[in-house]
Amino acid sequence: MSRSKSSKALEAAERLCQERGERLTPIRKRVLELVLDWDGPVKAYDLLEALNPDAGTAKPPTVYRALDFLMGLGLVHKVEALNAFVGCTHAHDEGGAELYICSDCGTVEERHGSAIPKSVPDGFKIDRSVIEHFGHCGNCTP
Amino acid sequence: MSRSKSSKALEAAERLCQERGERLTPIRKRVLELVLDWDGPVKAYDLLEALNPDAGTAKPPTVYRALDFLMGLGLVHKVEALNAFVGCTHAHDEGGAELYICSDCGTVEERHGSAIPKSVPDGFKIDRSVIEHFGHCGNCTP
DNA sequence: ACTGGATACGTTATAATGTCACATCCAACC
DNA sequence: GGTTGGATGTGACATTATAACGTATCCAGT
Repeated sequence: MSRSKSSKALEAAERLCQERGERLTPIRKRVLELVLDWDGPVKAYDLLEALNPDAGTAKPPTVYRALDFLMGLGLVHKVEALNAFVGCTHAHDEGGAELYICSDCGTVEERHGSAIPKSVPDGFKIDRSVIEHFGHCGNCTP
Repeated sequence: MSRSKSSKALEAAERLCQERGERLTPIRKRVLELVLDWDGPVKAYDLLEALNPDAGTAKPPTVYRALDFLMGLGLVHKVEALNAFVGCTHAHDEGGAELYICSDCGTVEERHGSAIPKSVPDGFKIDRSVIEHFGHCGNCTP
């Protein structure tokens, strides 16, 4: 039988946490798994529901804390324009990703360090960039 | 006495509406004025307060409708990562702006069409891009 | 001037998203 | 065993945004 598409990324996450002395607790692992397996960007409250299949006890802080942790490790990115989250299979270190989000099928492609801005204002020092492209992927515009 | 720093942009907005057959109603004009004169990105509910100095009657839909209208004309941009809005003094047509937001003083610089992504996924057609750079402007990193 | 349609606005309620503060648990370490 | 620090549970609340529906206003055509 086929394994979950998140399993390899989960192993990478385990290793990353080991390196950093962080703990990939059951909740964090479960949230990462859900985000990775989700079809497209996932809302925090949808994760919350998914964590509570049967009158579970997870509350908003539960999921937001897990997401914060995972974002800190670069394992999850927030799509700011959607208030949603996507899993990252690269386990890259930092620097923020550039996202290509298909408005039809919801799939998200990720690129890194590709778009260096041409005309930064004089003296401006960039800490963090949010770059999100919305449109239609190759499959949806044949 | 000095005029509001928004006055020239307001005139431009009037002209733009004329061209398009749109109506820059008092509410829309007032919201635009507030956004333009605001010190940095402004939250919708702060605008709402500003519209209601004395037990006024404006409600959330009032300000969100005005903002939607102004964004449609490219006179206002939303800072997605902040859930806030900035005025645009360029009165450009479309295409989305690239924003440089100083985390210290809150000022926002705007550029257009500068960062063409290098590595668009194969077949991906971009409709809209959100590009927001956070950091420190020249005045705040001397 | 009258009227009809479209647009903008008022109003109420509620949905959706996110955070605070404090209690409790639990594992690691001494 | 006690202590400590991080992780989680829990309830309340804050913030951001929209739905739904009625009313007012503008303007074109008559």
